Amino acid sequence: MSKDFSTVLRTKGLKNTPTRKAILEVFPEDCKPINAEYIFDRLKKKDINLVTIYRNLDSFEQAGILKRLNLDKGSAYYELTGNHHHHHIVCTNCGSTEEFGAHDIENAINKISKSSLFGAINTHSLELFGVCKKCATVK
Amino acid sequence: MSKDFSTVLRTKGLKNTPTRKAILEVFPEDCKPINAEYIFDRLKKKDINLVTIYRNLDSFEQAGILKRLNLDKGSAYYELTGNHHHHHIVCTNCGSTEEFGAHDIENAINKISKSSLFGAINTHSLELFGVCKKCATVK
DNA sequence: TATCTAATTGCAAATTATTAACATTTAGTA
DNA sequence: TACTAAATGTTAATAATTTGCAATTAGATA
Repeated sequence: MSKDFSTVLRTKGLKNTPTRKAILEVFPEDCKPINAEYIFDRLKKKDINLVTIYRNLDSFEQAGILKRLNLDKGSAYYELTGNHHHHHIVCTNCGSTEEFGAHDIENAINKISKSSLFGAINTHSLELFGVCKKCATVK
Repeated sequence: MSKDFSTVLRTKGLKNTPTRKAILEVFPEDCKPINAEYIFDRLKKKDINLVTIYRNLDSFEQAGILKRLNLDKGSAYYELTGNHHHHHIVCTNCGSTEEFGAHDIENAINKISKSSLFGAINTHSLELFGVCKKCATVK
């Protein structure tokens, strides 16, 4: 069920290196967002330079393979660009995330985009912050 | 028309220092978000330490005097916690911001909050990114 | 009003996340 | 197989923010 990253890379005009495939393979199927450090840890045995990871995260984002998120966690998180547009709820206690998507929010945002004085609205970011069930009960 | 920051500080249990008032006075009435560096520059003649500014921005946010924003600009931006809830549109070209508020977006977010599996949703952040009219025409 | 104490500030150094410069290596093409 | 642009490793730099600690001060209290 795992994605064919070689093809993805080729399609995007990016060279198909073992390092790149290794990085992309770290990304969870379920779109859970991860950061550079996490990838670095997971690939410790492969001895991949952290700088290379940063560089590739950037390339992948440019290419549209990854989406960069702003989860207020101090570092940038990325997720595989899935086929469904969604947002995240972040637990301010443990950092866990959950995704959600809602048509009425997207519609409302689109309406704003159209009526805005701005020349063009290209993207948006929306995150909810709260306390997840686990943290809420443990406390 | 300018706010009485001494009272605000006292109310929040924060000591009423000249430094603090100076910092708060830098914040524009129109809620335009600013960052630590901007405040530092504006207060150069008062010779206030940048660390002190960072510390106070943090205290002020804790106290609810300021709101911290995530505008994808490399540093944290803050605005006076106004009485009206709103969000920002950020120009990805020049960094200028414009605010907007929309009831249907808030309502949709509230609905999500209620139906979420999360224990509690406390806050949310929503930013739109695009190119402002000025940048759109100049280009 | 003088004194006291916790809160605040300044200063220097540390940390964290990220980027830059540059030499070396390698994937993909000719 | 050779070539070249792209990718990688290494080291060092940068930007934003935080920490530790000593000196100062606001505001409470005697």
